[in-house]
Amino acid sequence: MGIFTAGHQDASSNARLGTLYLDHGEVTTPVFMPVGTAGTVKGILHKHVAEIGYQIILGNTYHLYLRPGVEVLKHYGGLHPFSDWDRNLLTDSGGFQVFSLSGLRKIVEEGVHFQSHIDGSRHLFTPEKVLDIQQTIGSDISMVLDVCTEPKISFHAAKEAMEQTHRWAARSLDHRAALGEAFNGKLFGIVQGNFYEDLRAESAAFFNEQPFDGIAIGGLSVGETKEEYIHYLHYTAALTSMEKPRYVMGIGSPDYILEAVEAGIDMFDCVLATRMGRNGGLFTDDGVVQIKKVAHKFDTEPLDPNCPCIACQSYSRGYLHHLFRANEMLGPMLATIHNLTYFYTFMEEIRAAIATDSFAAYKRGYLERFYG
RNA sequence: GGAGAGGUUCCCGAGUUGGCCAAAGGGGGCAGACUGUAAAUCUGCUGGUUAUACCUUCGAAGGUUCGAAUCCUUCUCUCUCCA
Repeated sequence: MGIFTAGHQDASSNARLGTLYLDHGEVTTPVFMPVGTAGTVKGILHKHVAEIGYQIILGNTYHLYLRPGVEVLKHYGGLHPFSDWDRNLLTDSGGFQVFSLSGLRKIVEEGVHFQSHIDGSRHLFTPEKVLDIQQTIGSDISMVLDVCTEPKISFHAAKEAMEQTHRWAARSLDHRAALGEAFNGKLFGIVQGNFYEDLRAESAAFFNEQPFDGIAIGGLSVGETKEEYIHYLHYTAALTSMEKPRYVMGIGSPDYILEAVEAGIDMFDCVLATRMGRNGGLFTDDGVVQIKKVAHKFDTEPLDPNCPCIACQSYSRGYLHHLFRANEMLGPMLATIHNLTYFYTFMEEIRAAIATDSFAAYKRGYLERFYG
């Protein structure tokens, strides 16, 4: 069986349903994947992430390599048993750290020299080594090492980053071939090209031709405007093979997710839900509620009575407000549970809308409710 | 009763060779940000106004001085120690 079967195609947009077949179970798409960078979706038990319904989460090669390190991961038989997560795991390659830790790295043909953000020690990440680490982690979906760039760089610099990404992608495929049966899980390529249509087109064409199991669109949500995001998302998605699962990396807020789904994207991940939760931003259909605001001090109502999560079912807004004011760790924990529940429900609604060919109407209505 | 230390802007707390002090730094409060996680984080504001200036403010009153949170006098309150 292949990795992916496309399901119902929405009549009102490019949105589509689908199923991913991975080593730790099937995943219904479009899917939002919570991020668990360092081997933990921050502030919540993996058991509870599964209880909410999530079938797949992320881990990060760079962070897990530095801590706890491959020896530990090997010792425990990979991240699945180590972190008590028995569903699917997708690991980013460290490509995003090429962007986010740009001050601590140097790109050479062979790979990326990183200086650890923890202790300053130096490490070389090559396309091959990054795959090996992901194998040790036990990834169900490994990502190739790519060069993620910021907006407003020159065409020349963007082209160079893209070409580097392509050369590394080719080496990644070679490495997988060399490993043969020893390679477990799937491998995705990542389209780059910064904010230049020519480059995006060239990169999409390149990855369409390569035997990757899925194609990711990278280099978005790196500080560009929403208009740029929407433009390059749709532009790139339209040029990317529909045969394979398509994944936009680093997305997003509800409006960004709706755009991605509309463009026919099957997968996306984002720290926003968990990070905003930890910072007191709680998602509801009426928009983000800043629970720290004094307005909630005497609010006995639940955050969202329709939400099935424990934060909404057992506590008042006033209690959540108190937890955040008092800096109690239960606050961020409940907020994380809530936001992940919210995003899960949100994705269920999206899939239901696609199933009934009403995605466009759903999107319109949602944006009106959420952003008023 | 005696000896000593000290009262600073919402709180704690710098500042006492007088001007660069509306007064450091925390905290708290307010506002904003957060999008393949260097994030339970970060940024800005936080005496008043007819606002690139002026007014009020550093326990109280008075004094010295061109000028005082800073120096002098008296008063008052708090804390510690000795009786």
